[in-house]
Amino acid sequence: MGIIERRQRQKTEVRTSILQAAWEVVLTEGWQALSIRKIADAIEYSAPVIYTHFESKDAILHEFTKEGFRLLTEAITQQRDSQTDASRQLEAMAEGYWNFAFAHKEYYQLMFGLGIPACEQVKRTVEMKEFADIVHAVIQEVIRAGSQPSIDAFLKYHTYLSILHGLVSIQMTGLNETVNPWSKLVLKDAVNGFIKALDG
Amino acid sequence: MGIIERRQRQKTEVRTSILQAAWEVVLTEGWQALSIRKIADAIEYSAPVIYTHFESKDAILHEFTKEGFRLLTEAITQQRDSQTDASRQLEAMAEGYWNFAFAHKEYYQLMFGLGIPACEQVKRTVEMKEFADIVHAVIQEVIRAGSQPSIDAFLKYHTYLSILHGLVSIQMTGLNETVNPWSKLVLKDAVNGFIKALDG
DNA sequence: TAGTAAAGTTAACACCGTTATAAAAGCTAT
DNA sequence: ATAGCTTTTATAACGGTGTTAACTTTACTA
Repeated sequence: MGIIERRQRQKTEVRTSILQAAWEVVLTEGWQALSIRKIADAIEYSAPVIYTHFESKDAILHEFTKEGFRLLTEAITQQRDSQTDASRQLEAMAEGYWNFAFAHKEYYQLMFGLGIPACEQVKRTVEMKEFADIVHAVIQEVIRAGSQPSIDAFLKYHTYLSILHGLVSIQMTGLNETVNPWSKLVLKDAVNGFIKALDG
Repeated sequence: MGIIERRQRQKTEVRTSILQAAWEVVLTEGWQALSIRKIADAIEYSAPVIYTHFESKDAILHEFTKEGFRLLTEAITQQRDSQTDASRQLEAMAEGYWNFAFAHKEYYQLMFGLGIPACEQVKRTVEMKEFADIVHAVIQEVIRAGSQPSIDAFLKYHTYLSILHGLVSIQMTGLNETVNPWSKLVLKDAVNGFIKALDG
C-alpha cells in the first residue's frame, strides 16, 4: 500500500511547484508583486491549497531568505577556499558577498529587508543633496589637513556613508543578536578605522 | 474678498492634518500599517479628499523621507559645529547619524527603504548562523596571524558585515547616483582599510 | 457499493489604493 | 432672496490583497 507514500510525494510536488511559481513572480515582478492568488493561478490550484503547504505568505518569503543564506554561504565559502592567506580570504569573501548581492538581487533584498518603492525618487531631492554636501565637505577638509591629499573625497564619502548605513541597518533589522550598547562600540571601531585611513 | 485666501488657509490646514494623522499612525503602528482610509478616519473626512492634497499614498510617505533628511542634516550639522578639528567633526557626525537613526527609527526606515516584516525571524535560523560562523572563523584567523591578537573578533565580525551590507544596500536602493564599476572601488577601499586595521 | 476521510473548491470577510459619479455646500449675480 | 454656477465633499464602485469558513468533489476503505 504505497498510497500514503504517493500522497506524500504528490504533496511535496505541489509544495515545490508553489515555491517555483512564487520565485518566478519574484524574479519577473519583484517580491512586492507576489500574491497568493498569483501563485495559485500559476500552479493551477485554488488559493486556499497554498495554506495547506505554508502557514502564510510570509512563510513562503521566509523560505527564500533561508535559501538565500544558503547560497550566500556557499558563495563566500568558495571564495574563502580560493585563497590560503586569511587576509586574502577575507578580501575575497567581501568580493563574493558583493557579487552575490547583485547576482541575486531579489534574494538579497528579502534577506535584509530592503525595498520600499518610494526610495527611488529620494536621490533626486534637494534634501538628500544638502545632506550629502555637508558630509562631503567635512571629508574633504579631513583629507586636506591630512598627509595624503590625493585621496578621492567622493570615494571616501560613499565609504563613510556606507559604513554608517550598514551599521545602523544591520542593527535595526535585528539581524545581529547583540544589544545596543555593544553595537555602539562597533560604530566607534569602524569610524575610527575609517578616519585613521583618511588623515593618515 | 479674502474668500480665496481663507480657502487656501483651510486647504493647507487639512493638508497638515493629513500629515499629522499619517505620522501618528506611522509612530504607533509602523509605516506598513499606514492606509489612506485610516488617515481619512483620523481627520474625519472621506478617503478621496486626501487625493486633492496628495497625488498618492507614496507621495505622503515621500514627504516624510524629505522631512527625515532635513532632520538628519540638522543633526549632523549640529554635531559638526560641536568640534573644530575636521577629524573630530567626522567622528561626531557619525555619532549624530547613529543617534538620529535610533531616535527617529521610522524616519530612517522610510529614508532608506528598510523594513520587511519577515526579517525579524531570520536571525534565529540555522542558515544565518552558519553563514556567521564562517565569516567569524576567518576573521579570528586574521587576528591570530596578525600583530594584535587582543582584538575582539566578534566586534570585528559585526564591523565587517556592516561595512559590506552598507555598501551593497546603499548601492542597491539607488541612493547614490554613481554607477556600478565605480562603487566596486568603494568596496575595495573600505575592505582594505578594514583588513589593514585587523592584521596590523 | 455504502460510508468515510482527504483534497480542493467556492464564497466570504475585512481590508487595501484609487477613481467615477453623485450630492451637498458655498459663493455670485440678478 | 433666489436661481445658477462652482467648489468641496461623500457614496459607491473597481480591482486588488491575505486569510478562513463552509461546501463539494474525489479517493480510498470496509
